[in-house]
Amino acid sequence: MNPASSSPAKDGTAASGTPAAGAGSSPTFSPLYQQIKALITQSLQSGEWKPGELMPSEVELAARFKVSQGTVRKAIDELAAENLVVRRQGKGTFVATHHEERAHYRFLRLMPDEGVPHHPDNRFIEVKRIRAAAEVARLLDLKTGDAVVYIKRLQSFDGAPTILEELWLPGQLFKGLTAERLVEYKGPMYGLFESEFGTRMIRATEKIRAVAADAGAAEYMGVPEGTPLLCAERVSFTYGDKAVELRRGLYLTAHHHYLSELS
Amino acid sequence: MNPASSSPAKDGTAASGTPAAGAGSSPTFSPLYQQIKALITQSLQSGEWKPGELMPSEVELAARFKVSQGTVRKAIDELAAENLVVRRQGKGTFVATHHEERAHYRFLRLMPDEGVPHHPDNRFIEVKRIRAAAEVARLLDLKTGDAVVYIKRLQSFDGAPTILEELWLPGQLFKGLTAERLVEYKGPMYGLFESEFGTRMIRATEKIRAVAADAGAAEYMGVPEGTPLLCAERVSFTYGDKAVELRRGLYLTAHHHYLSELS
DNA sequence: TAGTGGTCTAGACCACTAT
DNA sequence: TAGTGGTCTAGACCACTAA
Repeated sequence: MNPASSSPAKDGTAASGTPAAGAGSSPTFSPLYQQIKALITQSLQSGEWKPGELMPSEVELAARFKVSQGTVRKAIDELAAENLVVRRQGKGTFVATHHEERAHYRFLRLMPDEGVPHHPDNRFIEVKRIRAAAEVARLLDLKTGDAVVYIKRLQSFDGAPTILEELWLPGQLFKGLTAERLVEYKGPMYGLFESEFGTRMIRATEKIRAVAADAGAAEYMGVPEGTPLLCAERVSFTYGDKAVELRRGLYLTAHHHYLSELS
Repeated sequence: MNPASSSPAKDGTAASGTPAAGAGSSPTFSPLYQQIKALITQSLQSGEWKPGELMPSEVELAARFKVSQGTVRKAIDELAAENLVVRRQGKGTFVATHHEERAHYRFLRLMPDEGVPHHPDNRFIEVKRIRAAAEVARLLDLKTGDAVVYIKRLQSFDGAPTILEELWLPGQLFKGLTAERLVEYKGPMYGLFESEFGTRMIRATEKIRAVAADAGAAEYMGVPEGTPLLCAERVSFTYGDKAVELRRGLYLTAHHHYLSELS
């Protein structure tokens, strides 16, 4: 069956195994709800519905794609499980956004040993455009020498320097990003990236190590050289598993810890 | 509606809000499929179906609980998402077990920087029964002074000491656990715990810090005192979110890293 | 009151596995 | 061929939200 371009079978015949030719997608063979999920994801990616906005109702989407509401529901179920959309009973389904208290801590795993997390003081040490070194290019799926935005910042909690991190972003996607924009902007960086540059982070992987503070880090953090620090190297992805951020954070874990849930 | 003890409404009336009185459970108000999920979980916990075994089919369970197959399916969907059961098309649904290649690395986040993970050499340094200190008792939900099994072991990869860890287990649950049993047993410890002591770990949380190797750790790991090590403090839970293991691991991250997926 | 997501049912067919 | 989980449909009613 071909959602959005022909009628479904009338006898309840399942559609798995038939290609999706709608919306210009290349033929794929997968369950109908997966095809619908892909079509919805395309609309999210293309900005048909913007972060924070209300999406069409399940009934509307079912009519649009010419499938049953149950099929749309299963597609949206998976998108909700992946945090791409948020369902609200009685209201509708909304495109997920980083502009929510709830979302602020999704990518921040460093927690205070006691008390609740709170926003840190933020000091930008350096913001500049450079050419990608081989390693950076490899992780961001760029070519060596491509333009990247480099950011270095120090975050403090209750006046105590705790997070020293460096970021590399594809220059192509973040053309107008300057130190001023970063300083002006209140709220999480991912909110800025989403609103001002149309790039939403939806997933990330981190490799974590214990390292000794070098002279530079030690000075910024206010600790002796050689102090053990937690080093987290993050690669963040947007729609389509496209890498769009490299981040290397050094965490002082004297009064904080990195929380990992294993399940 | 009361699954397993009365007939469902015949007109498709939803059952949410009515108590589950079956199987002696205290009255709860939740969707039918959540009640069914709770009943199935009870059967898993009580050992009606053992790890690795085939569970009754969805049709059978639907008949047993007097609900539709779709309702049982939704309950099992969630159990599968939580890794309590494993679905295999054409075969049936199986109780999850630690005796699977697939499950070995679910709780092992330390990965080699290059290559694929492989089983480490295992050296048990100490196995003894002690009384729980206040901190251990608190985390394991015991009383200070309660009996606990204490295990200290060193794991090496390719001859290089990499993981030095200590475990504390409730003495009540692990009565026959001795150094001999641990050394004899081939395979992951969680397999031993599951098969020999009837305790399955289903979830865990880890707090991670960077610490400096003390004299003892340095000697075991073959590194200078003060070397930065990753410290992971794990609390593992079995059915009903009951804490049943405390583990404190020191990881040498020279050629390994801790992998964390953020989503 | 109307519209939304959430639950539940019943029945059909598909894909896979084992006999 | 029979049995299992996987997909899809259609329709009903519930719980929640907002006008």
